[in-house]
Amino acid sequence: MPTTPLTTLKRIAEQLHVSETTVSRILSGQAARYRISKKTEHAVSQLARAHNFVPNPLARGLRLKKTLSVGLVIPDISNPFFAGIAREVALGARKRGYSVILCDSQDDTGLEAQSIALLRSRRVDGIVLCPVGLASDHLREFTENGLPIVLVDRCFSDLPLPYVGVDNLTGAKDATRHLIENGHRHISCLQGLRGTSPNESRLRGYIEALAEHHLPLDRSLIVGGDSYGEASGYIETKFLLQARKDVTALLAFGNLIALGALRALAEEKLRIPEDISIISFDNQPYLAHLAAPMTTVDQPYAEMGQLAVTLLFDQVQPPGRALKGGALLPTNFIIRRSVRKLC
Amino acid sequence: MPTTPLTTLKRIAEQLHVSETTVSRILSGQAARYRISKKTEHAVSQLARAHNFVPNPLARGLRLKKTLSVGLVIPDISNPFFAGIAREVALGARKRGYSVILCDSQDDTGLEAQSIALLRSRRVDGIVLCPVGLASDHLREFTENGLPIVLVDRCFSDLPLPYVGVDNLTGAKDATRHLIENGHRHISCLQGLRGTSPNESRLRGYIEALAEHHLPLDRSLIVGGDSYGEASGYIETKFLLQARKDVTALLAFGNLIALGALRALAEEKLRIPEDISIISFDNQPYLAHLAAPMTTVDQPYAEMGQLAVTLLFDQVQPPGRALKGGALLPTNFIIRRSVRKLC
DNA sequence: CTGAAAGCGCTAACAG
DNA sequence: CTGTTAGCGCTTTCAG
Repeated sequence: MPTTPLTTLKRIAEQLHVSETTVSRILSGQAARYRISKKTEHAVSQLARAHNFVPNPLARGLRLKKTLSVGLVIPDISNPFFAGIAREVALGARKRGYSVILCDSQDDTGLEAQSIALLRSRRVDGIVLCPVGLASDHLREFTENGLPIVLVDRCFSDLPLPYVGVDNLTGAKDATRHLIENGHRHISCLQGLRGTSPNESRLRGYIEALAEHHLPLDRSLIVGGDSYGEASGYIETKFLLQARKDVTALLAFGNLIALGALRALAEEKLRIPEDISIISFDNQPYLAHLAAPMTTVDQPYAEMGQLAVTLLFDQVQPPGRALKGGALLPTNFIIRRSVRKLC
Repeated sequence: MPTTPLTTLKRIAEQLHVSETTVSRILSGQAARYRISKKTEHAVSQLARAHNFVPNPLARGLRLKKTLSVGLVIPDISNPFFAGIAREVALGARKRGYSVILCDSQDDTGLEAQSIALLRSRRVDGIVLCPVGLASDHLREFTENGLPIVLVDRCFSDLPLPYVGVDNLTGAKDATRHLIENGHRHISCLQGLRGTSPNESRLRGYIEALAEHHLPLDRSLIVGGDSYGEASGYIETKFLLQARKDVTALLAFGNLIALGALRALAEEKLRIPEDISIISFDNQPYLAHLAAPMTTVDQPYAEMGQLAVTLLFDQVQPPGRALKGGALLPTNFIIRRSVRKLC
């Protein structure tokens, strides 16, 4: 691919002594519709190819009010869960001839709103949003006709936007049940970001599992809630271990939180599962190779990402009728060896 | 942030009975230079704010030939190493008011070339490229004046482009030396993608360390070379174990390769470090918590990403003189417990 | 079968 | 202190 210095329609038209219009028509596949002579058509497409012509997307976007680009807003691209989703969005978009503009919101609603405003001003044709999940006012606009959007991972009960997520409630219930059935009675939740839908659903799953088994709900075992990050898992575990010597099991609400918990447990010289059991939400490859291969609630993030692009493009370029709604995928409970049988 | 339906300069100008030019001047901070009356200025900026006006980047880009956007090309965003770099690039770009267009090249030179052509056609102001590293012909254009670019992780000896990477040779040498000093004589390299600069430098480091200790170089211990992926680490380890029962240590040329090796070793019921030792290039948080906390060569990927954006914007918006060149950051050898002392 | 003209929204040169 | 004009590159009437 030699470096051709980006030609324009006009230049091609001039060289061939035809009008820009004609060139435009040919190059956008409208030759037949306008019954352009084979001769002109051939000459034009040949020259275009020779010059490696690509229509200027800025000019095109300005005129068409379509940019062939979509936005992708992610709370933290370095979290492998989101990176996995991002990958699928990137591939799916390219497959359809779209570019993706990436925004990292750093789990900050302000930055998220700013990102969306930016994407809107850039005239993207749609947005895949993994929202921070704490506020949704800035998303109101999307409910109406407006800009196509798909929410991933976190959603809002009062906002009927297409959404792709997993069945967090069942996932957490499976995990908690497993712990209870193995004899655990003092199970602590290492929460993610309090107020976000996955966190609340997981919490509900946990609570329901306890209720099912007629176990008391001890609020002081529900800790954390500031973030899904590694630091949060670490700190909360440290405090928890100090305050509650009776805890026998942890349920981490995210892979980074589990990692933080691991670090804290190592510092305290606690062995898994002999001294304490742990289950993590969101499987990652390495979890199978830990000192104690970790039992986890697997989230199918590749499918989540793929489904998200599909739903988005169903709105962007409706094939027939756009299927709104979205989907709640099942989680997959993977039992490894991080839980000790107590009874 | 209420949904204002995206105004234009013209509309503001009409409402205030002034020219578009005046509005443009005021809104681009040139009021003083053109000595625009406080009254007009105030009225305009007020109305603009009320309408939440943002200049249309497409129109702006078309006119100015600047888009306030940069491209980011990554071989695999789901590899935590690259995700870490991507994060810093995204943050650094936003900080400077730039958007980033993300392309995943899937470790395919063809897709990489395509991505670059796309970015060029989209008139990005610069590119951060983590090249596949096998071919560089499509990068020739960047050597001249052209589009600002920074290479990250992999580079080309015959292409003098600004580059940010680590000292792979020393890193691999440290690791190999460590193995040798612990009595290992049959050390296998699980290569990454053969022909890419990090792979070749690491290989050289390995070879030099052997030479230093007057150990013979056994080519059949150098396996893999198809990819930096998990699958490659798995397959190659499987084959290796079959062919060479005398191997006592592995040097994995990437975090995903190490993960694959781990999977293979687990299947073969080999314990680390009792049965086999392993060191991985590219530290990741979880490596500290494996059954055998893994000794690794740490790459400062956050700094790499930050440095890359810095170098890029030094070219995009030169502060004084753009410092070309780039940087080779040192690696950090972290000794954990995946290597057994044999002597 | 082809083209001229207008306009998407913005800015810069040239004029006052 | 302000405005007119032209044009970035493209598509789309409207008019042959």
